[in-house]
Amino acid sequence: MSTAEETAGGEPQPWGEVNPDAARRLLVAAVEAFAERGYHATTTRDIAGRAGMSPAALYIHYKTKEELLHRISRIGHEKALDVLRTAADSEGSPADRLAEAVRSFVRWHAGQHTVARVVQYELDALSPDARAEIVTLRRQNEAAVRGIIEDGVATGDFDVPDVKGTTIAVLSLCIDVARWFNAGGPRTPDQVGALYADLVLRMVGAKK
Amino acid sequence: MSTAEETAGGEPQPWGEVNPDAARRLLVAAVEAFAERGYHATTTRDIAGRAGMSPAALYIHYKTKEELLHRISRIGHEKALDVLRTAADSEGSPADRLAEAVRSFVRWHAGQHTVARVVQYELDALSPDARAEIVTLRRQNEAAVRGIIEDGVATGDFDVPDVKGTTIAVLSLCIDVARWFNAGGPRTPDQVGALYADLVLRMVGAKK
DNA sequence: GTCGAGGGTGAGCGAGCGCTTAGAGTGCCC
DNA sequence: GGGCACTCTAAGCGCTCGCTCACCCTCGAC
Repeated sequence: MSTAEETAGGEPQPWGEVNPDAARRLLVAAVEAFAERGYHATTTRDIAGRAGMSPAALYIHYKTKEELLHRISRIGHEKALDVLRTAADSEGSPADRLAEAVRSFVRWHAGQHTVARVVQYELDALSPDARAEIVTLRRQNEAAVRGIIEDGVATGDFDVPDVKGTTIAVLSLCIDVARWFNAGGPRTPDQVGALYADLVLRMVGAKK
Repeated sequence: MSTAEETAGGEPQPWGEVNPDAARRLLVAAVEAFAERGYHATTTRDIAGRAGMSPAALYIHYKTKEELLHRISRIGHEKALDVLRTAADSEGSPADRLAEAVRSFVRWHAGQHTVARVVQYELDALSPDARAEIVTLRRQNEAAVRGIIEDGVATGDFDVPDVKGTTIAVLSLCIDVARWFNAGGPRTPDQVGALYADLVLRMVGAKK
């Protein structure tokens, strides 16, 4: 996601890489609808309606309803992976890097929970080919987290009996934020990120 | 869930409380189908077919497709809650009780991951009334876990700065097992339960 | 002013959906 | 043996779905 994306900083202006304007409006509408009702319960008429267009207009920009989901899934996964990698590749101790990775990954899943919900829970509405592509991106998430944990174990900063299992648990914990997080609730994405970073450091037995 | 349920011990014989036989077969078929494809992508013809019956037979035992989901949801939630409460109300230190609660709750979500998936991810296919009923059961899950953590904090066995947030995280971690657990994978439900019990004790800073 | 290209619409197609209905088979009570 | 309740089926109704098609705007090039 290093491509041009927003003119002025911040997350509230995503999908900048989708052109033309009508295609982006349709995609944003689809994200909302899929997150609210699920892929299968969403109609193409609903998506077009939210974008202020007729049902037929959707098919000028996308071949099928599934192509919309595929596009959302790929872009969403790439963004999440980018967030994770930036933290994983930063300077600092394994504990710093793990805390930052969890903090930013959770912040993304909370702040962009509509996108995240679609990305995480509608995976098997995709065709086998498209799913395979997404699964590859997902494995890179896992590799990034496992890398940090292995580093910490190697330096003696972490105490982790089961690296693979703990990696799965950490990622699972972060991802599930998208399911329960409520934008109107008492916690901000930042606060959840901070709490989770602390919890994960405990999970890996990080030395103070 | 203290009603008669299995004649000989064990989990592989659930749904014993559903009668008559044809109604149970339909319900089991619905669980499989919903878990595989999701509620909205499952057709009543598919459910009836899996149960070896004609499409119309479904409507002799259930008023609507949604009633099937509602029944599955309620029974599933009640079972999970039962599992959790048994551990929460047992004898022993807060650490013992928390470990046992997580172990058995995770074991259930892994072993019964088809049911758990339906129960956890198809909630908002239900009508508002039915959803409200299920949400009540869910809050009792949270209360049970929070109770143990509060006990541990009170006795000084746990070190938890944010009890409510940590409760959410622990439950979220356990529930998400249903999403990623794969029966053909390398880990058994017991092994995942043991790993997660250890991780959760670390999260609450349990004294050794 | 004409024209072509591309973004848009209204109407509607074939298909599959949830669900209903009329009626057939089966077992039980008297 | 007749009547009844229960279970199940074949056929199909009405509807909405994803998607298509014939046509219409708008706008820049010349």
